[in-house]
This record gives sequence, structure tokens and C-alpha cells, in this order.
Amino acid sequence: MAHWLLKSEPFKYSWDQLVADGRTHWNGVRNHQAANNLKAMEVGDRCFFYHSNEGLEIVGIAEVVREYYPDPSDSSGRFGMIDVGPILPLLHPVSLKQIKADPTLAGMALVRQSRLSVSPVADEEWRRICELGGLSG
DNA sequence: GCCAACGTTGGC
DNA sequence: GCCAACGTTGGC
Repeated sequence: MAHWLLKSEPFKYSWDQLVADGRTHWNGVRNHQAANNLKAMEVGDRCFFYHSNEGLEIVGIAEVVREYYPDPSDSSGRFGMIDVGPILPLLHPVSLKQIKADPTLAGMALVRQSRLSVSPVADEEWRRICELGGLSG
């Protein structure tokens, strides 16, 4: 199972909103690299949910519930979207500051490519963030 | 509010 | 096909 990280500005769409909604369309991606990552996702893959701009921390774990399909909000027809649902919040949100300070995590795509909204997460990065987040696994 | 990174657009 | 201009993202 692959792991991913999804970024959202909390004032646009927050973790709490995802919990309230039960599931949502992850639409509006207009970057090919991010879209390629969406394409590679399979139902059941887990994703960290990161709050950008405000918060600057990973707050929860979401799950892919529908694989890549066309995004009707893209008139060009080039981009697609997935659906995700919430799994559980982190007991302790993991901040960007912590991530940058941790040797295991400092090389994450989140850090290296700050503008990429959908990025892969390596297994050891996943385990380390779960640990920092207070989840035993 | 500023600025770096970076993708896109458009003139040539 | 190159590259300057411009727009957007997102951390600080």
C-alpha cells in the first residue's frame, strides 16, 4: 500500500470539514505532477492531511475511497480527481517545523517541493510521522 | 507583506 | 524552441 500527503488550506477545506462530510472530491488539481500522483493512488491508500498557509501541520489520516476519474470542473478535460474519506486524526499534529528538524523527514517532498499539493510519502517517513503524531500504528 | 520556487503564456 | 514576463503557491 502506497502512502501520500494531501495539502489543503484549512480556510478553504479543513480536516474538520472532511470529518463532517464523511468523504469529498479531491478536485481542482491543475498541476501535472500532482495529477500524476493522484493517478497512481489506489483505493485503500492512506494519505496524510496537511494544513497549508494556516496551521502548517499534519492533522489527520485520510483514505482513498475512489480512484482517479475526470474532474468535471476542468473544462480542458486534462485533469482528474479522486475521492477521500477521513480515517482518524493525529493525537498530536506534526508541524512543518518538526518535520524540517527531523533527520528522517527533512527530505520529504513536502519540504523539497513546497508548492506540490499531492506528494508521495516513503514508508519510513510514514512510520516516523505516525510516531510523532502519537499513533502507535 | 515579501519573496522564492516554479509552472504557464506568448512573442520572437 | 527559447526565454522573458507573469501568475500562483506557500513559507516566513
